[in-house]
Amino acid sequence: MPRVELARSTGLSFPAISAITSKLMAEELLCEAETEAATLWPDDADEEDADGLNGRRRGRPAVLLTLNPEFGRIVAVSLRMNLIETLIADYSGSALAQSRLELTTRALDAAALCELVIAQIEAMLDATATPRHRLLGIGMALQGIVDADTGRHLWSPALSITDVDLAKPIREAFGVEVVMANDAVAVALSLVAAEPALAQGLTATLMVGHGIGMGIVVDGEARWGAGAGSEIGHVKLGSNGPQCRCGQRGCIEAHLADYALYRDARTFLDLPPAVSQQPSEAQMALLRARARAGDPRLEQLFRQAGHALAEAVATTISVLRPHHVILAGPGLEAFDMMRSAYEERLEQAVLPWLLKSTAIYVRPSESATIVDGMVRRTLRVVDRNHMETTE
Amino acid sequence: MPRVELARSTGLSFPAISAITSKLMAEELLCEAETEAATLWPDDADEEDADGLNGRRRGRPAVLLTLNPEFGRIVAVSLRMNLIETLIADYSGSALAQSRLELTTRALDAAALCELVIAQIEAMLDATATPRHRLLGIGMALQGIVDADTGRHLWSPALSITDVDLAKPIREAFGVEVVMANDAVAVALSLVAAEPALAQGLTATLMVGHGIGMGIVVDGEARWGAGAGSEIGHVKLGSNGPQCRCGQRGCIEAHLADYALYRDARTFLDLPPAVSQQPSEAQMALLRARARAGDPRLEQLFRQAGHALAEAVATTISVLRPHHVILAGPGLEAFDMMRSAYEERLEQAVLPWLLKSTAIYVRPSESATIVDGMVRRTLRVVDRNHMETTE
DNA sequence: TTGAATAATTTCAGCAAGCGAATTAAAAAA
DNA sequence: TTTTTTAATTCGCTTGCTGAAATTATTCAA
Repeated sequence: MPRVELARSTGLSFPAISAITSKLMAEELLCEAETEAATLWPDDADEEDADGLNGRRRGRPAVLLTLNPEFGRIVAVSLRMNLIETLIADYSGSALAQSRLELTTRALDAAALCELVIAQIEAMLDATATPRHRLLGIGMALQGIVDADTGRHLWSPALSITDVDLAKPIREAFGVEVVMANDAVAVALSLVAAEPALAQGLTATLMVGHGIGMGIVVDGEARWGAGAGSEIGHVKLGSNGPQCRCGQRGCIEAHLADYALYRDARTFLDLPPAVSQQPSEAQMALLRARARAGDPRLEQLFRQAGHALAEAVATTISVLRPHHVILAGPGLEAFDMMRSAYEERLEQAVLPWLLKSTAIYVRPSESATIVDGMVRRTLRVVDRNHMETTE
Repeated sequence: MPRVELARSTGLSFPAISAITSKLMAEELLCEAETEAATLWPDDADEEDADGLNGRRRGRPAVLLTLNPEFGRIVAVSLRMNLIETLIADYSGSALAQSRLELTTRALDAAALCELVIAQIEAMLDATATPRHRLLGIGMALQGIVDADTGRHLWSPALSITDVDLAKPIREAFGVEVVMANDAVAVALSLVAAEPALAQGLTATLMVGHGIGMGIVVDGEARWGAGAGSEIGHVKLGSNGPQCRCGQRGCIEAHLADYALYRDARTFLDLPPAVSQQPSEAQMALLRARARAGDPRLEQLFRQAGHALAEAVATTISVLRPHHVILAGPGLEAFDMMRSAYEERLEQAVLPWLLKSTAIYVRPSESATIVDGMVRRTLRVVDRNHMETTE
């Protein structure tokens, strides 16, 4: 954050940093932070604070620079099964307001969906008194397949429509860039940003929840073939496994996603029906509670899920050879019940040399992680566009 | 190759190209090509040649530039099951000489192996009267797992040694850069270089032969997590499938690699035994001939192989979402017998939206493709190093 | 044969980004 | 108050470009 640190991390010289930062400050994109924390020194964290001087040292103190939160705002929308979550953040990425709208998403056609999303975005702008020209970009995280080259939405379990350009009507309504991404990609970006070590090399984030998604981040950036998303959830574990909502059979998702677990549990257990086959968070919590109470059939169900998770991780490691694998998403709440089956299967399913050279992290993440990651992604795209236009 | 074309493809201005090329020509790295073909015009291929002028047009003709073949030489070594193949190429990548050494590779320890490889390289240098200072780099393609970060060889079916740094002794013997890569990566680079369309986006090359390997090329460059290689051959197709030589069970390789097919065929057919379980090319040809002659058990075997191939492609597409998939390697000689089973299974195993957006090519490739690709890879590394040192 | 016409390359002057050295600024320590 | 230490800026210079114009090598047509 201080200029010295920027020079070190970018490898540029002081004069260069000085010139760049002063130009950006003239654009009101950057600003100097308050003098309070400003007197803390950059490399203070790892030294003892016992000098009683509150982290101060000799010499001119560094001036902290921050993104000017007032430079503009970003709206991120997460479109999931029966849920539209919206968040507005300032230019530094801090959330200003958010909303959740529950409805049966599969009942919507493309026009109705876009109308709803536009209304949600407008509500966010109104709630934070954001003038239109302060809106810099909109990010949409979608549960399903997105073609990153064209931005088109190809297929989603949450929607009955396929192969439509959802971004276009929204772009036209607000006149700003609309960034589309798979929701697992958004989660991946959020988690990678939280731990600097994960931003080095290739990090694969497996999101387990309503579906199974994967986001791939290379050196902190989400860039890839046809999108940073991977459809590992629809890799098959056998040619005649359980029915998946994609229409095919034996998908990893059909063994591991919460809708699959709930559906299978209902075949032998008395549980309330799920709305459009999508159990609520409360229903999944109930399922876990019953399993922990000691139902052997449920324990078996979670063991099978553990096997499916291990197969997913094994395939990821074998095909992608990532440096880091993150297991994330609400499905990990039940990881304790999957663990032994997962570990046992993983050993059998990956070459030991590969397993040894991959670090696996478990990070059960909240729902807000999606919109947080989407804000980051959108900010990056907006910044890139801004750079290109001012040059 | 002509300067005009360079300017167009790099986006740099003419003066810039002029300055750079003249500097490189002063270094004797580039040279102007012969006047014969030089008078052909760059964008002539797609216009009719009916003007009877042998492709000439008005205006000053472009001067073709080529890498100066005499600038230096590259040796590429391919280390496979029972075979060490060596090739020496000039700076433009044309092969000058090559050799094949057949021996039981699994009987060698690290020292003996390096000694052999060094002897092979020296033989190549002698055969082409290459002075030591003209040797710019050595590339080694290895069948097995290579850690691209460290260059260490981790595991190979062709060798009994594991986790050794094979590059170091060779680097010390010749004092030049030694580039290690998975052999499938080398094949991928060679095939991608042959078709410009494949150099755009993400191309996954599945090599089917002694083993199953995969090379991943992004925008023409082989860069990745822990190497551009993927161990998709060791993804499991079921928890209790046939024994694989990696020690685990049910690997795709154990259904599809030639050693697996030959081994399984020998359980019901009278075939000569294979040396260290590795059938020769002639033995595999015999197997294919018998199958084509109409043995129903062999037909069934190849149908199973087709299923395994489909699973490999399905997994690749689902996890990687590549723009292009290439099926390559000697195993594809039998693709006609696998085709119907392959196509049928592929439809079931990949989401149709993904399958539709992926182009699949079949390119049965020769053995020399490995060393050719390895020469390219090594040249690229050598050039990068050269750039850094002269700047 | 000779002079357009055409296209590739080079020359030239100028600009912009970045660097090293020296300078100025702000704070703690002596 | 002076010295020390570190942050940030200013200054002059190099480098790598670019655009405009000049130069060169050809073909085409008179």
